[in-house]
Amino acid sequence: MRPLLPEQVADVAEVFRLLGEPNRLRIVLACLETERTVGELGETLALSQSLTSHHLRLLRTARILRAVRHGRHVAYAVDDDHVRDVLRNMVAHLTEPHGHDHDHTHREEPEP
Amino acid sequence: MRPLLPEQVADVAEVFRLLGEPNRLRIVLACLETERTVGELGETLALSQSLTSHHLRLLRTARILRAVRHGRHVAYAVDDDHVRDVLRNMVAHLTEPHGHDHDHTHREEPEP
DNA sequence: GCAACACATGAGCACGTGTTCATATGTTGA
DNA sequence: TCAACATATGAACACGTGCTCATGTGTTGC
Repeated sequence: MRPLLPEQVADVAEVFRLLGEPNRLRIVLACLETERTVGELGETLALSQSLTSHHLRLLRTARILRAVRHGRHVAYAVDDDHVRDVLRNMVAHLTEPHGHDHDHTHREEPEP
Repeated sequence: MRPLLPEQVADVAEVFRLLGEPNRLRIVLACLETERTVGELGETLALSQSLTSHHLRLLRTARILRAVRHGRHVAYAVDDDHVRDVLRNMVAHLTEPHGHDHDHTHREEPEP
């Protein structure tokens, strides 16, 4: 594997840093599949309006989330395909049965 | 995709937090394919012996790296398959010739 | 034994960051 | 226009964290 350039490492670290805060991670996870309103996020995750907005600002600035206005509301959704893939990958690992299973060559839907 | 348990979210956030520090990320990346001794890491990454060891301690405690003694040296390598996969995934994305254009200026239709 | 080496650990400090409170900006309906 | 709503932003503070310096622990060779 080719070594990464210093700037690439810094970018990756920045994304990880933002995802490394539990509330921020919960926000991003909530915005992974569908877009969510600020108020929606605050209520669902039990965060103050101000705190929610502050975190969203960081995630938006880092191009992890995108913001779209719908009337008075502003909806956020994951906008970075890398981040989406990384998170899906991580979630897939977590929801898989335990044990050191190196086989990740198949994509299947879980049982109903 | 079913929602994660709070403890799972906390665990993921903790891993991201540790990978979110540039020097720590560089250490993990250096230990991704093959194991590296402490001195090796410090010299390669231009980190003091103490700082290298401090970071390694955090990564070892979080089960991201494993430590093996070889005589006087202690070698570290990535021990967590999830982390390895996430990092390989991230690196793969970065090294791909993606022409991802972040056009953030599209408008939205008003509500009825 | 005891040096020399390789690494680990504790204390302390400067800096960053998550949170709250207050206030500002923007949007809709009457 | 005004009021109510939804979100954004700034200031301030408490806490966490990355780093250095000093010292401790463990291993090999003489």
